[in-house]
Amino acid sequence: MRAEDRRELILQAATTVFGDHGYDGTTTAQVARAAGVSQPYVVRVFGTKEKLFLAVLQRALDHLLAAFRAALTDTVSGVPIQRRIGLAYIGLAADRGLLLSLMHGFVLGRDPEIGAAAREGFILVYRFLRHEAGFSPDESQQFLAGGMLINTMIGLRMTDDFDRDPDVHELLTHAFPEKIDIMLELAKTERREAAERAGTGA
Amino acid sequence: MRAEDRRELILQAATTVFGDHGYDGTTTAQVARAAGVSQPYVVRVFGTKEKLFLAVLQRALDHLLAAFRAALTDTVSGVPIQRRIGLAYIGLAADRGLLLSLMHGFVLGRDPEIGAAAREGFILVYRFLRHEAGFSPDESQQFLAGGMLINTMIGLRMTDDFDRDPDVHELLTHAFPEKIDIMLELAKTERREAAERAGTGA
DNA sequence: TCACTTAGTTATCGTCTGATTACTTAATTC
DNA sequence: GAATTAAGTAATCAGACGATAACTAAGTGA
Repeated sequence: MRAEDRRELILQAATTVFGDHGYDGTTTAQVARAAGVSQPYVVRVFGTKEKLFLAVLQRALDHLLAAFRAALTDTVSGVPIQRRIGLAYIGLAADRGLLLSLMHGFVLGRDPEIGAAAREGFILVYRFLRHEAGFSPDESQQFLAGGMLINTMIGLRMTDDFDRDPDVHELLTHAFPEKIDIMLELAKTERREAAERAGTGA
Repeated sequence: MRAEDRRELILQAATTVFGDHGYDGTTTAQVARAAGVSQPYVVRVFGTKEKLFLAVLQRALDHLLAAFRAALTDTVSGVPIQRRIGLAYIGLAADRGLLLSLMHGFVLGRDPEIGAAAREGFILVYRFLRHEAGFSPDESQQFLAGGMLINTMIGLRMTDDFDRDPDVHELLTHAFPEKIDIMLELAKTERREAAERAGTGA
């Protein structure tokens, strides 16, 4: 396989593993296993574990902004821009670990390298909302706040309690703008995959 | 010193260290150094590093709910309850690492022990808002969303760029309800303390 | 004062982890 | 078809980390 394709494969695997366990909680061996390559190869392709995580963050940000710009350009639908971008954001959850890897980066702002990258990435998103999407400061703030709540809900695996706890049910239906069914479906397949992995002794 | 007092001292130190580096990024030796005790003693008092982190989360949640209930009881001021609790939340930022340790717990929802504790803690806060503070579902959702954005801003050390970037300036003034001056002051003293620690070679 | 508890420390160990080195195998080029 | 490059793997290492064990010093009560 071409090195470039293998690199993207490793990045995808790393995104889900980092999303689950965070930067420090993830080992390069876990990423390698998820990507189907040897541990030294992961290190060799990206240099260091830190550079691998920075590449994951960059990829996540690229995907995020691409999805937002696509939602901005897609003027055919009569849906207002705020909702279109909101739906685009939730659509990113289909790429498992993407939003959570970003979140892990956000809470490591103290780190010299990771913190700087995460900060710049966040500011870039804000600039998009304000200067490309035409959001007001208040709209931008509310959009980002809702996004952070969604990330937290995903991180907490709140969807697992959707049917078990009426308060969770209520909170989730208010947190996810009309896309709660998609989130529940994603969570279900994810749980099934996890069960399969556990079953095969991985 | 009494073991109970020493335990609280270690918990405070652990809160700031976990807040800075997360669960996996923190070593028991770092916590011990910050608390002024030996590394094995930290382990002996709490059993394991995981139990120490769970104790940090529990303490953070206790402080948070206590602050909220105090804001609820304090009916003398003519300030509406939403704002009172909002200000109480920002006041928690004075306890360095408290909100960030919670945030680190939130994004580790996959972990069997930590995830369960973080999930239950979050639900407890939602229940308080809905059934004690009398918030509507929408008010609760918006409050939590704003809280998660604030946590993210703190995690990203966004306040460092307050004077350097007009977009950051705008974002922060909209994210922090009128308490931005306090946040900037906290960030400044924190940077000074960090510089002192670096200066003494710690 | 002697036995006992409380509050710690020093020394050490086994395991895990990121990284390095050296080797292999399959294309591709000349 | 020999030489070179690309795409990997197996073996291994040095450092760090959580945890354990063994020891010590300072109260404290009978």
